[in-house]
Amino acid sequence: MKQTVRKITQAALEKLFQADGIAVSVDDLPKFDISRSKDVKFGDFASNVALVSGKELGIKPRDLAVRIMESMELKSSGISRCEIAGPGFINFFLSPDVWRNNLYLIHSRKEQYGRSSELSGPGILVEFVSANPTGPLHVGHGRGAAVGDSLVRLLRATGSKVDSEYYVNDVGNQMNILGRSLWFRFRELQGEALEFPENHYQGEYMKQLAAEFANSSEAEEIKDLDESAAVRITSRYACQKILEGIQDDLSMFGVTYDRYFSERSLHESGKLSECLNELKKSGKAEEREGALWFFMEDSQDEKDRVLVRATGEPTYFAADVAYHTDKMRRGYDLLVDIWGSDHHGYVPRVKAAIEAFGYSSDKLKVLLVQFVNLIREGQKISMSTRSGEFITLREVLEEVGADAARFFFLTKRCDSHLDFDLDLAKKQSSDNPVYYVQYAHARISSIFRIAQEKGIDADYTDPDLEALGLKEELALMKKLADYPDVLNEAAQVLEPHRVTFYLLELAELFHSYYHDNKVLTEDDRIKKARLYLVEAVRLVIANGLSILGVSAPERM
RNA sequence: GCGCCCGUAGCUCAGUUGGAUAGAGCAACGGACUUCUAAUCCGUAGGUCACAGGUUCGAAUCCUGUCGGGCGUGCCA
Repeated sequence: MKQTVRKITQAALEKLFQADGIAVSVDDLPKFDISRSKDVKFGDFASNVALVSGKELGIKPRDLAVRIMESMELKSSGISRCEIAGPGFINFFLSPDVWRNNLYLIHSRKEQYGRSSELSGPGILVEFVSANPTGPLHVGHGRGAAVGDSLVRLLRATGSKVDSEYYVNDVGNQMNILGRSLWFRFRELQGEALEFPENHYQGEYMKQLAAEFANSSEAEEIKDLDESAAVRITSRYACQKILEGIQDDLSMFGVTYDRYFSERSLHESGKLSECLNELKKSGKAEEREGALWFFMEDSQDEKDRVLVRATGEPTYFAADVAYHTDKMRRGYDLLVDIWGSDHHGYVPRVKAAIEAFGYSSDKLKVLLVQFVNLIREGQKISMSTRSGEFITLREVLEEVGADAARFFFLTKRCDSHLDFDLDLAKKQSSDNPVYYVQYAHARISSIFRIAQEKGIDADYTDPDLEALGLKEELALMKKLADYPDVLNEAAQVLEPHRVTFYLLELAELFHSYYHDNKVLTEDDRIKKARLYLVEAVRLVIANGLSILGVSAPERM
């Protein structure tokens, strides 16, 4: 709908310029905005076009607004009238037919309403979580998972072709430490008295893994091996098992990936050394004091970075250069990475890397997800990964459920710190926003169920929408009409939380309406129209929840 | 020290590519269930948008500085 208003405004501006012989191209003017009016007295939509253009053209905003309004072609546009208000806003009042017609659209498109069915957009790769396979996922990863997965759903819904990927750091020193940790725990089980190294993975899960390992065929194999050979085996074993555990946790959370991308494969395929050679050849990297350095001279990063250590081992950064280059070379138009905010210092480095390979750094968008504080009984729960004292994602899911957790993570912008209150997420009351939205869906479902049980005719085909004359009904219809714009704008700025807030607002309008107005009334005409309306609400709620990855229960 | 993010009602947070009178939930207070689910609704109260300047028709939003919190600043990942 917003697009329609924009087109009409744009056309009016062009027509006006032509009539006046103004030699300014509309494209050269500052971008104007079409926004949803906050207050009904300002109409349905408002434009600041006269305000932003007036200065450029040397015309008083209000005068310009009048001229624009006069050249608008409103016939069959759905706009019933316009007004000029304040310093020069143009307010658009839409005919009620627009909202009613939109209701028909919702019913004809059903779960496709608001979505773009043709995947015409650019190819996007969203990489998220990518936690090291050295231990179970914790709550912070859960936030990244919720944001990433919902973003993928959102981008797909709005017509982009999207792949999702998890980058697995399955080589390097930490894999060695992981393998050693298992090796130590395993030998402890065999009765050896050992001092467990402090900087190794101390968590309880390593002991369980060791017990599992003891029953495996690999356990026999390593008995006669020296440490480095044994650790190679325990390392691979631990990595694989832990990764499987992570996948289980994610699937419990409703998160799946198109691909798990192994860092090891970059080493083994030779892609990593290829990249380094290219950098050397192009003069972007050079050996110095035995190490290979990446030059950051033209980039935002503050100093040069090591790619290959003096020991000959490539750094994590080298692998990431190769990984991001590989992603670009696979032909994606946009890479979205979702990282914990503690990695923010890394952004300029990776952007510099893709630029070194000839891609614009705009092709990489990094969303930084802030930390999560877990709160129980009003107290912050402290966590530390190394010591193994942390609450896992799985524990949270078992305690509060995937729906509540996902919804909660998506009620905040990702760059703000988040307090996750376990007691609140568990509460089955209005305190807990997820139920508020789900309950609206359940209530509507229940109307149809009750009708069937009581033998009430709930057929809503060919309704007379003139029967929807209440202002609450109009408000609901307008809200439903906003949905496609909400999806598109959220997708454009990569902010799935906007969908959450939209759903809360829609649910609020519905609950209030439901409370005051009976749907299954005696009056057949009204009943039919209201059934038609609430079914549209139900469709949009189910639709929006599916983008958040939250279920839409039919009864609660 | 330098860099990035954040600071909005008692609490948790929206609103930030400049727009009209800064919003919601919770908590507080007062009301509504013989009704399609009260996991709901209605009302009251609550603000120096951290602070100080600047930019302009207009600033929570942009710029500069200050204060406070988080994170980063490795030949760690």
